[in-house]
Amino acid sequence: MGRGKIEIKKIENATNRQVTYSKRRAGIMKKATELTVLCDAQVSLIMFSSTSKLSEFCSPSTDTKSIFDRYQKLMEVDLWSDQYERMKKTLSHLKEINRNLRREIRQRMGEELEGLDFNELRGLEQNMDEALKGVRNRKYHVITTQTDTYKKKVKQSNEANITLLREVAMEGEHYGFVDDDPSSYEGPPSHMFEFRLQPNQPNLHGVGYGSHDLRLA
Amino acid sequence: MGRGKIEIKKIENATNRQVTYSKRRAGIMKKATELTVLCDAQVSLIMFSSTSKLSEFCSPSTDTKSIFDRYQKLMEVDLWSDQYERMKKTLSHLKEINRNLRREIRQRMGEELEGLDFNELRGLEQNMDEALKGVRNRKYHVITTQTDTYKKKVKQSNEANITLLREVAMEGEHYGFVDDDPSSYEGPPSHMFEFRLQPNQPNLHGVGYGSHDLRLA
DNA sequence: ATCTATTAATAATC
DNA sequence: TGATTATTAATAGAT
Repeated sequence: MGRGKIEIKKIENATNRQVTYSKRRAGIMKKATELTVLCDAQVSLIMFSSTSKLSEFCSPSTDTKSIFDRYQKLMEVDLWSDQYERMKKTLSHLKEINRNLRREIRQRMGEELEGLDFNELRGLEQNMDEALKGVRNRKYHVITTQTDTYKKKVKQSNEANITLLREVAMEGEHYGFVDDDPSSYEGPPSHMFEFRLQPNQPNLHGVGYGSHDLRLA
Repeated sequence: MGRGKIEIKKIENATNRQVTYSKRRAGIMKKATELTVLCDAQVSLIMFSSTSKLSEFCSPSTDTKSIFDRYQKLMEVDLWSDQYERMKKTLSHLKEINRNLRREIRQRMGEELEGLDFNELRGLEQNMDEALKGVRNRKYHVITTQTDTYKKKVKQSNEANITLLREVAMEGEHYGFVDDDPSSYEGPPSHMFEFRLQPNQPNLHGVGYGSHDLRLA
């Protein structure tokens, strides 16, 4: 709105900039006054020129400090409600993840399979099959290791016993009593190899299986 | 700038007011942005609608709080320099009064009469003449009063002496000594009536004489 | 500062 | 609200 249109970018000529600043400052102050009067609003307008000169406008019914205080109080409330909103969002997101994880677990326990199509079911089956093999291998490994360890321990124990019995026999030559049946120590009772293999409620929440197509997050 | 010109006064229709508020708020914000960009200024604009809804604009290079802090610091400085200016003004005013009072005193002591015209001199003469009469009357009054008081005191003193001498005389009848010349108490030495009447430097600053035409304040 | 040719804002209207 | 447009208001450039 002038003899020519101007681009809205910094006026490089300092004099020109100062002149425009003065004119437009007056303009914006007039606008602020009109807004105040026409719309019964309260306005605070603080301006620093590029040379750091201060100008201000404030609606006559109040003062700059009051407006700013009011502003700050509201902003504080906004900050809190923002934080609250963000927290609510995070919460519902976590609940969603939780739901998905529980569903996956139930599915891996053979329940709630209604929502899965053929491909998903086949994928799950394959995944569980692989997993089962892994579990069996691990079980075998553990049994083997544990058996070896046990055998070693039994051997050590027997040797210790034999040594002990010899010592006792030698002592017995002085005190007149002997126990010469070391074979009564034969090994552990067979129930020590009974592992519990029934399915139970695993505590696996948050542990990923890399399962196909369940998109948990 | 619209289909018709409008008066700048509160829009009574609430809906209309709200609509105008929205439009003009957008307008003033645009103006603020342009001022910021064109003139490299820093602007803070806070608006509360008549329904207490908050809107704000702030130049992107800063924030509302910074602008307000800067504003407050400057205002504080302004307050101080205002106070300083007021104090300086008061000070020079008091100095001026002081100068005038000193001149009046000197004039009443017969010095620095060069600046006075015939009428002023006649006025001063009359005033001083009246004042002198007043002073003389007062002096006379004080002398009289003081003399009366003194006479009373002397009288009382003599009476007290007489009483005392009688008592002493009575005691003397027992102890064998007497002083029977009370007339040696005659009164005060004459220099007690000598008042200093020479002019000296009176401490009269700030005391008005109601003198004509010197306009001291 | 003041003046105007222009552009920009917006009041009324839908 | 959102878009349109006839008007008024703001102002860029010149003096």
